[in-house]
Amino acid sequence: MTSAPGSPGDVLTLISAGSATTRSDLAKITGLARSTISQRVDALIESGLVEETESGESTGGRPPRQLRLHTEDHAFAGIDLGATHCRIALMDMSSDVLAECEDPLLIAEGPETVLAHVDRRLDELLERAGRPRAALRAVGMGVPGPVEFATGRPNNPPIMPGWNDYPIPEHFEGCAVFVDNDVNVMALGEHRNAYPGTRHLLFVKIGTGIGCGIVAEGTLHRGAQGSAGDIGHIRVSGHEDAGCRCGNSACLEAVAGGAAVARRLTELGIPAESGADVVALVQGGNTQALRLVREAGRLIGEVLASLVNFFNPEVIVIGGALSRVHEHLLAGIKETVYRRSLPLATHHLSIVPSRTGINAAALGAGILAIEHYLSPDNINRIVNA
Amino acid sequence: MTSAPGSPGDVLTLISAGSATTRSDLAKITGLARSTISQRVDALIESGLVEETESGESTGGRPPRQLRLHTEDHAFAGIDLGATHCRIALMDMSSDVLAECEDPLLIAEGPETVLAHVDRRLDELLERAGRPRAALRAVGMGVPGPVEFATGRPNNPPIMPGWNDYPIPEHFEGCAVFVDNDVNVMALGEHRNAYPGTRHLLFVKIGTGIGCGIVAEGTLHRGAQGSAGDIGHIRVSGHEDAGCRCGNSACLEAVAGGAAVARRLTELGIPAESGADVVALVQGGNTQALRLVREAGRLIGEVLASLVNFFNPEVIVIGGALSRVHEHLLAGIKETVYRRSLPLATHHLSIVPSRTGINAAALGAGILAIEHYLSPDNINRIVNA
DNA sequence: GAACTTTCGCCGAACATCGAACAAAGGCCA
DNA sequence: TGGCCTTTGTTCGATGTTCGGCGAAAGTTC
Repeated sequence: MTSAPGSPGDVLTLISAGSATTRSDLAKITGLARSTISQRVDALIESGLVEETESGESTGGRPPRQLRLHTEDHAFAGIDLGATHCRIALMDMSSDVLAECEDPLLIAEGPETVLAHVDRRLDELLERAGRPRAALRAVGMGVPGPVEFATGRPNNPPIMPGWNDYPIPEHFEGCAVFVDNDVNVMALGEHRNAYPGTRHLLFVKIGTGIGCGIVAEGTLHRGAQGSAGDIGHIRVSGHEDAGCRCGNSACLEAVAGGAAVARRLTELGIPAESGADVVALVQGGNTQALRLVREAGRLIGEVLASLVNFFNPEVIVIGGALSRVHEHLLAGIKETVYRRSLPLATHHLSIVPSRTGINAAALGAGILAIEHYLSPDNINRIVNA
Repeated sequence: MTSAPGSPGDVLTLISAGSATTRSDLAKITGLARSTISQRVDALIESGLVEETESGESTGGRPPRQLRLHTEDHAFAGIDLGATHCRIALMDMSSDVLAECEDPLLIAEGPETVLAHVDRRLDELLERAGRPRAALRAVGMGVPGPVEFATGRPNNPPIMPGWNDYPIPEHFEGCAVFVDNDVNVMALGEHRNAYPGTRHLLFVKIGTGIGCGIVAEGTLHRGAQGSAGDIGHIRVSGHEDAGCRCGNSACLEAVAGGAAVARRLTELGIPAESGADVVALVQGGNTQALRLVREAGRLIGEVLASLVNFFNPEVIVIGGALSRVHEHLLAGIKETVYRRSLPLATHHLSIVPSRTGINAAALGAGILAIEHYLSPDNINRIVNA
């Protein structure tokens, strides 16, 4: 059972979403009496969740006192663990970034080493932001592999040796921890940051591998086993010769991922090892690299065309390392999607590059944590305590 | 804002779902005081929504009075309009079928003719069930084409001439009307009837065309334009020569739909016009037909393998005309899905024939109507009136 | 048939919400 | 400058809702 409508948690949600900034607004929106709203707001202020600011503009009578989240006593961390990097964003309740950092870090070194590093950086960030460790209320984390979201344990992740079934949340004491696949948190970050009004969105990450985060009805769709969005191993036609590390052939990732494009360039006598090299070549004007990236776009577009027919999203966001040359990638993708998908599904469909960029994962992970903390049920618990 | 927890609507939901059959159960589940529950139940009985039955079994003390939906004064209709048929199920609040009928009916005759026919049949069914027209509270309808669900208007349906943008709900006065794509209501019917505990389910209808209804988090996913699940025009590899009525080539429907299989049989010198002919041939033991159906299964399986990776459902249900020979179809589908999808996604995946059968659409349409009528908000409105 | 168990209605107490009245704080205008 | 209007915010008694204890009802167990 959820809480009653108009509970402190609901009131905070309205303030947090910016739907209401004054007691009067709240009364109008919720339909509750002004006196009741005042009582709710008092409780929220008492709990340190909301604060009053200077009076606002008068509309002919007494000017209303503005309300906003009291962000000073709280902190949240969004942690983006990649195969070879670690990014952390320390955020406040309004999803504003207080401090951030980025390091090279091999996830293959295992959970103890990696999480110890995270811990040190987290302390540094808290100090830079001038907040005590106790201010840290919740932590979100994105990792490059499948996760059982309910328990925060990686589920046979192929590129995270030593992490299988490791109980990540237990490492952080005294605060709620949410671990999810990196593409899911990127999708969440992009959605909340750039397309908050959109109901159905796909975030496609094109790097060494290819993955997809799914936002349906405004919330992440993780699927039955938490493996939804694993589109890198969908078969594309006409590439039966391309073997994939998963054991099958003709996987999207094996023909259009950053590593695959690099390999094909190398075969053409243009040395490239990774997606980053490919990006550098394209930016340097190499026509072969440009051609292959566009061709990769077409192959990705073929898969996305299927998904557009199936899922009918409003927006598809293209992110990941290769999206830094998104003009060429997007050209190939759009060309194929608009040719192969049904008109009804593509009529209002936007296919766009990520606006949130390199920080989408860390931000999304932080937002995952913040949204849990600000959920009406959790707020009601805090206020009643 | 939704209603408070433990409202009459919530109480009815628990009774309706079978989660609670006595006042004591309700008190335990909701956490409300027994006296409060009694008051709620009284209000529901007063409104004619709930009734008491004979006392139940004693567990050592006073036996509880059993509660159940008072189904006698209400009726709901589920209408399944196909290209060439019309099935109607008259149902009560418990989703039990009171009366049903089935006629050949060409949807191409246009909305006035078709809806007039529906009206006549509806009156007959109501009379057979001994309920007045006023007992009809809500109507659900599935139609063979895309629909804007919010308004109940068909959206450029290819095989429903004259229906484009026709305001179907206006035809039924005095009761709520919900119009949806036929595959969506079939998915709903199958889910509620056979897999109520499942969170993510796909219902694949294989008839002349191929479509898919999507149940995500227990509710229908319709997509941004209501065109989600239109998988019939997803491209399959290796069939570039197969032209499709949509203008593209190599569409799944153009190579694995009932009409396509029939055409290929005809080319082999075995005359067949429709999916029904194909079914008859297979049931008659024709090995060519059997081979082609299995091959069609493999092609469908190729597409489903992609969707399993993307959506990660718990159950895929195969329905539609061709599923009457489901052993052969399923063999082809499973073979491909289990080969091409990721182990994590297929580990707990079931691929099964429809258990609800020919009536899935009419039942699902009725359930669509009933669930709206029994939604807590609607019940609270009724009780407070 | 006495003791026990469970259900259920009744009723006063506790609690939450409401709305009226009033105070506060500004604008508007003579 | 001062009076009046508008809007905001608080206080407080009235109202309505929910709770929990008590006793009656209706069975089982011994």
